[in-house]
Amino acid sequence: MPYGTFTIRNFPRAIIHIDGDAFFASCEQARDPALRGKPVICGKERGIAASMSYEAKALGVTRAMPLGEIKRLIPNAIILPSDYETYSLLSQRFFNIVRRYTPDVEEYGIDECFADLTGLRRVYHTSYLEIAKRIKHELDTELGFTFSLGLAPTKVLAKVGSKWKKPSGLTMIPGKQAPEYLRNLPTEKVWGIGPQTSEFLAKRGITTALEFARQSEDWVKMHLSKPYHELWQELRGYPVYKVSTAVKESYASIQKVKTFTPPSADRAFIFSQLSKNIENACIKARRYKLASPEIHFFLRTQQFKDRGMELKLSRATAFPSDIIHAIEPVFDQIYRRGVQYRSTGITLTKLREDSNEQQDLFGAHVSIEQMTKVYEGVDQLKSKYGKHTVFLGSSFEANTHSQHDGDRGHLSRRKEVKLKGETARRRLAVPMYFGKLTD
DNA sequence: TCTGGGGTCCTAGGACCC
DNA sequence: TCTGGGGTCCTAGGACCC
Repeated sequence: MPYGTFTIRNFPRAIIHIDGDAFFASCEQARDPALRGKPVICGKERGIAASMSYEAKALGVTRAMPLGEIKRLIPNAIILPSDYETYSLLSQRFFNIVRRYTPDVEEYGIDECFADLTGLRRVYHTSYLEIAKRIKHELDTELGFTFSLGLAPTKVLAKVGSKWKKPSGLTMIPGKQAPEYLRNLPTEKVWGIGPQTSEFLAKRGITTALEFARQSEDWVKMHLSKPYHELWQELRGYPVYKVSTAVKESYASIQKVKTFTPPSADRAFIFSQLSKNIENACIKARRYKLASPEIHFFLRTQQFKDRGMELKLSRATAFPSDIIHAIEPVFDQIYRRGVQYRSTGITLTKLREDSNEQQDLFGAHVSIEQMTKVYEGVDQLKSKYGKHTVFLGSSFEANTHSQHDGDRGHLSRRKEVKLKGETARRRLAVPMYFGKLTD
């Protein structure tokens, strides 16, 4: 036994983790054959490399490298804004190919997934490794770019495997051979161990995943919290984390943050940015039939200093006007004249099902129904003509000053219809709230 | 890691109750 | 009135993920 007295209680599982190689850049190359074999970089909207093709990596481009530097380094580099709609589509094709083999697929981010192959050896009359090879082959050939796979008894080890050889790797890590793969793996490379925990471990002389896996269970339980005990078990080949097929159908919180370039000190502009974020957050909340009784908004300065406020609303809402009305009177407690801001953000928290049952006294009931009708209409228009069709007057600047934010195609077709929310808004009881400053 | 955007889970500590 | 034990719920903040 590699770890001493440890024994496997469950029958061994076969988990694969699959990772798209340079996913964004690969999607661009798959879509446009003219880009194949060339240094392609995505992230134009951010000013840094978010994803780069292996051709670009070979020429020295690293993650988060500023685009100016890249242009100097590689004059013929192809720099593109990230196009999430296209990537999401290819992402779904990716997951569906894996689902040909098992329904037990967990979508984990846009470019990776887990799948539980346990038991399929008999079904397909072949080894797990062979099944993994077939999946990889279908992905590579049908999507037109490569994937890296890890096959192991646990999710954490499968993650180690998929990272082991990139691009286009397939690494099987049987439980017994895990120590070989963990021996030289720094703790912070393990899924779930971040810089804080890694530093904590290093102070105690633990720098590799194998050293961590070889600590006693008592030691782990005494010094670390539950997630790390689970991780420790997974590294030793004992499965704790299940492959979860549950599709996201609800949210505990929804956040919208948007950076604008260049930064601005203009109060009206900043407020409109915040307003636009609020609208987008509410659109998402309404799509999931959720309402928020409490919000947090913040302004981020050029120095990355956040100042914000939490507001409890008198009732849960998914109407931007409610939230904007709550923020308006306190906005100047957060906004400072002359300060350069780079982004604004809103978080809707404590989201719950929008039941429409809890209502204020004094006739707010009627208003809510009216607002619900107004926004049903708004949502229909948006789905018919696009997200940017209808927006509040308070978001007007943010919509017209649309910056080079990588929106491709939407802007030219946009029909600018401003929502005349005033009459409906007046009849709506202004929500009461009380707030708390945050830093 | 000179910094985008969007999430989740866990824990400690306080409030409140019996 | 005071003290103590014990349970539940909520919240803030930390840490981590893609």
